[in-house]
Amino acid sequence: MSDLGTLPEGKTDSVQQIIDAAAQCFMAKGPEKATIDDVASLLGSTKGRVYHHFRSKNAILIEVHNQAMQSLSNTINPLIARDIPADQKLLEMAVAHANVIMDTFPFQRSVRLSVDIYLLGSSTTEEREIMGKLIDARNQYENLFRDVIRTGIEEGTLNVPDVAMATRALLGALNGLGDWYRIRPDQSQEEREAIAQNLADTVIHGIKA
Amino acid sequence: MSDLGTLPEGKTDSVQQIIDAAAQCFMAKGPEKATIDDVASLLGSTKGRVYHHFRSKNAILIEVHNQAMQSLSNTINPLIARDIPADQKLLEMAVAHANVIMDTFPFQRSVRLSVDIYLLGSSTTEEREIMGKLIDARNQYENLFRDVIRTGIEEGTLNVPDVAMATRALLGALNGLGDWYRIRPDQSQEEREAIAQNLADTVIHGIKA
DNA sequence: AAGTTAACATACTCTGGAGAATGTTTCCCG
DNA sequence: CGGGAAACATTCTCCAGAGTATGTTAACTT
Repeated sequence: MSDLGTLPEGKTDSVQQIIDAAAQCFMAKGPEKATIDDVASLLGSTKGRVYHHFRSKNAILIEVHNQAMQSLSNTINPLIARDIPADQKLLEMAVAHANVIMDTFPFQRSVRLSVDIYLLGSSTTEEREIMGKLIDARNQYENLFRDVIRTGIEEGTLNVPDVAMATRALLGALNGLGDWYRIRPDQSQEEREAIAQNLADTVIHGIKA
Repeated sequence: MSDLGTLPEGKTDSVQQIIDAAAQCFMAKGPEKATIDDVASLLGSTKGRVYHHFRSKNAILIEVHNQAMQSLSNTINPLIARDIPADQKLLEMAVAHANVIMDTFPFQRSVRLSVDIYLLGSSTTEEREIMGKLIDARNQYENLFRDVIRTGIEEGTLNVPDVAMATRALLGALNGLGDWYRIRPDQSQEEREAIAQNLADTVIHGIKA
């Protein structure tokens, strides 16, 4: 995220730094064990800076969620519009999805480590509402895949016993990346591409000979 | 777990109650937000009872991990021995795996919510070692699937570009259950069976027509 | 029936970490 | 060049929640 020329949503440079650092910490320790001091000291500064820009720890986590979701949507949406066979489109979407997960790994993993739970407990009502929107967004996102699968079945290019289940299976396999993938700075873009391709291929073509 | 006639590992009834309750709480709030008092009050008792049987919160979480792992192994191991084609065996293993996840849901979800992270931070050295064994056990378990896939490729009944990736894809799709599945007490065994079957089928046969 | 111990409940301590209050510096704008 | 006001740093408060220390009860043993 930090290597983007343009900052999302008019966020100043310093704020985005905080968000990036937070994502790193959330990834490393999990959102609850990660401390605001952790985030600050990773930035070489102190709490003061963080709390000057965010009302609470949850507020940061929400922003991390938000940007994680944005990254996925921004990548997938352009692919949806294209007018190609559904099986081909689904494959491209799957590959793209996997690539985004690896590219924005700290964000995606932070989300994965906090899904639902973290924010339901404490957090203000407003935060709860925002969280609701994020969950909606995630569902919408999943629906993009679901719709393509449905289209593919109508076209005859795809075939599954249950559309909803197939969507879950596909995204489950891809999101599993968040569990076992580990960032290696030396890793080339080609290697990542290969991972994404293999993963997507396997789910779409199956394991059977 | 609690409906088993025989208790695992000679654990007394009261202790197993604590473990079950803890799994429930860990599932609901996540292992860090879940409080020992939560566990106790779910049991209608107090901290005293819990700390009489466990040295720490981590100790309980480890035990939950342990039993989650045991449930899976106990179910899969018998299937490994059978002398049938690998594609068929893999399907059965996948279905069984999915069923165990649903049957022991609080345990599996607790594990999923704490993988790696929770115990790396604090926890004593001894606990860290035990955790290491559990991670080994999980890897061993994954290897069971990997081996069957490899066998299937030799046999010619299975075919994937990358065995390791296929294993990840399969288990990722199945473990995704831990994210989206929700317990419904009224749900029949047949419904669960259908979910397990559909999920396993989709990954093994693929989405493509 | 007195002593011992397991199985808890009650009451306490103590610390990490969130968030607030307050100080300090830098920058910007008239 | 003076006077805000961001953008932080420093310092302080405060409490939830883990773990402990100490009662209390019941059951078991000899």
